[in-house]
Amino acid sequence: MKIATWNVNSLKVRLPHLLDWLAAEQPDVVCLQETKLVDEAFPAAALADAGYGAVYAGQKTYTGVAILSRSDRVGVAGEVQVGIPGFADEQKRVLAATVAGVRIICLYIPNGQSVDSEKYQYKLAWLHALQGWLRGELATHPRLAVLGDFNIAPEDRDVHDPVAWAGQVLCSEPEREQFRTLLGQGLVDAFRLFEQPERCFSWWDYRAAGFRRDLGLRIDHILLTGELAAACKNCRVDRTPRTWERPSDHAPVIAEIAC
DNA sequence: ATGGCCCGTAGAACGGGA
Repeated sequence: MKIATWNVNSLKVRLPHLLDWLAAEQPDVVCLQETKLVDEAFPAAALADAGYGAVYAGQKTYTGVAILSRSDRVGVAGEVQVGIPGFADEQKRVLAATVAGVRIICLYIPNGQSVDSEKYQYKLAWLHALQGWLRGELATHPRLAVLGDFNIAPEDRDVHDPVAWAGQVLCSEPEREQFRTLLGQGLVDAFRLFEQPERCFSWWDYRAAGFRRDLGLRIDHILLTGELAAACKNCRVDRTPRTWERPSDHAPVIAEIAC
């Protein structure tokens, strides 16, 4: 099973890129973030034509998540859950579904803006709620994958300039501690299961020619339970769509699991 | 050259992203 995550930064604008990329990579499951579309506007027909079923939870202008699955290989997503139970939130940042016996959790973790902002406090409260819910999900789903835009660079090696970013949002210690807590719950960072080149990032700022100069962060992740990690064959960032005209500022991350 | 963009909602700038 080939699973992937991609923050598309507007599915309306990026649909041609997504369709081209699906045709090239043929993933079985894709988690999308920042669709920025209400459900009525979701391009379900175009994706169905491409061979993908979809479940989605959208919000006007901001956020929005979706899980695509290749109908002919892994079938339809079931047991769909929107949001974190018990955590009231108008923003659409969480979508969970079961695909071919694997529990898929698609996350768009809040950005946090800056460490002295109210949005940062919301991010930390949100992460706390996530941990509590995941504890139960992990207890009932030994085959579980968490994919998404985490808006956290877990370690200095995930940052192009760790000194400049030290203590800043996306890199601050409380955020990194939350990431380590996820690992402590038994989840594994699929990317770090394998030897990787230095300076591997998944996001580059549109400003300052960030991509051309490779000034990036690795903030998009795939976390796997032990059972799935043991079957994971590879994990990589696909920089290709970031080179296309009018790209998302994020690149997809892909993992292959022998199941 | 230490700043540089992009998207949605607008129907001009502005909030938000990271």
